[in-house]
Amino acid sequence: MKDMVRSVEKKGTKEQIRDVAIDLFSKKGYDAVSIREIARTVGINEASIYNHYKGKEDIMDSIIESLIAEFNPGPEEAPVEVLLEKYGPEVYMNIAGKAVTERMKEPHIGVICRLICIELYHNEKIRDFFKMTFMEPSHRIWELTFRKMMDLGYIKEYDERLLSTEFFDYCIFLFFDCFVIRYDEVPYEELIDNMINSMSKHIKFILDAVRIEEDSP
Amino acid sequence: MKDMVRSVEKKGTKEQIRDVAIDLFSKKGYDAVSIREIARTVGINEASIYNHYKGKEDIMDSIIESLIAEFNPGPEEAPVEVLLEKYGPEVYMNIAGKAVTERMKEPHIGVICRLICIELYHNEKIRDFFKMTFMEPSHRIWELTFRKMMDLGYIKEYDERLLSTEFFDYCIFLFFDCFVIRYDEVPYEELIDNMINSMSKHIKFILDAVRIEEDSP
DNA sequence: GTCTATAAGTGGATAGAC
DNA sequence: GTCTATCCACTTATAGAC
Repeated sequence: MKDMVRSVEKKGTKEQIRDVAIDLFSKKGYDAVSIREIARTVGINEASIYNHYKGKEDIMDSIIESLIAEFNPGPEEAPVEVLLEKYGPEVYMNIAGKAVTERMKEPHIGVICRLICIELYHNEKIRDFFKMTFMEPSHRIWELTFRKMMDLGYIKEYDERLLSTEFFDYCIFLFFDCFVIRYDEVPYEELIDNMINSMSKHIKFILDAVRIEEDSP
Repeated sequence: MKDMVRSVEKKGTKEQIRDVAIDLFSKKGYDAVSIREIARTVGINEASIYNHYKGKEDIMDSIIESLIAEFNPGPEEAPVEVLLEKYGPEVYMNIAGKAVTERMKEPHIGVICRLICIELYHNEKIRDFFKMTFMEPSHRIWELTFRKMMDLGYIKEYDERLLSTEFFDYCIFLFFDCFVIRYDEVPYEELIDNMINSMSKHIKFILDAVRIEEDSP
């Protein structure tokens, strides 16, 4: 009970260390941040870090764990067909896209996305997370969604894997474009708004490409 | 003349240092490589590095300079319309795509591409190079090309900037996918072959989307 | 140009007092 | 749990002999 109270009224030291580490890692990269800098930013002695974590790598591992928990899709089964029939393909895809991008507007999620992007190349655990927990399931969901669109007669017959690739992989480009290429160009919120905008155009392009022309037969 | 002979029969120490640095940086990232490691790999004393470069950052700057020279498009004006009329849009785009990807098969170019990808986020000069010398001109070229395709009646009327974005930005995804996400998954040559394959499918998808149906009017 | 030697600093990590 | 003090490996970089 004492623990519960403390965790509400004041973040525990362990969580503070983790959050500061996320922030610093996302700004300068894992290699460029020292245990000393983390401790100084939290406001504790560097030796105290070792009461909570085995070392620097252990902090990163803990971040990755919290990251998996954060991005794990809830047990909610999305009623794809119901929403598809209610809104039609274009509105549906925009809603689905915004469900993800709007979350990125939370600064807390933003720094995590940045961290994923910049550590992707030299942290195998993050790479595995990105591939297995993010890209793979997303592709599966979009394959099912495009399959459904075909079954409902909204779009022409195609290989659903091709459509999923064409649609979603471009979204991954937007993700990199935002968090790697343009990250420091403009204020963060503007960056995400640009991303949402680009995604809308992309959705329109894809659907125009595969829509069944209703005036031809 | 003595210099010329030496540069042919044996690479100078300065060039050796730069090449070893490219290799190590591309494997472990700039931060994780020390002057000592570079010197050891070249086979000279670490102090000798300072006879050729002011320091570690100077080596990186020299790499970026050679990189700009390497990727700078030659003065050759590509006769877009001639080739377009000769081969048609699909073959033309595949040839243009392969002109780039085949170069990446040279290991020398491969490590440079890897280096660009992994230092993009925390080296401003590389980021500027990527944006100004690579992405920007490529978009311009593809805008002109798609404009030409419309003028020649190959594809429907669209905004050429939209087409360039849809086509080329997806290629940038393939670039990141190759050099960041999957880099260590399979042998390098296989990686590039996958990339060429994916690009072919993408070209076909884009052209199917915008092609003028010749049987309708 | 290359080496030895060394400076001057930063890194992660631990022992032990409070 | 937090602190002081300390260890030691490793970093960039320079001075000066050959």
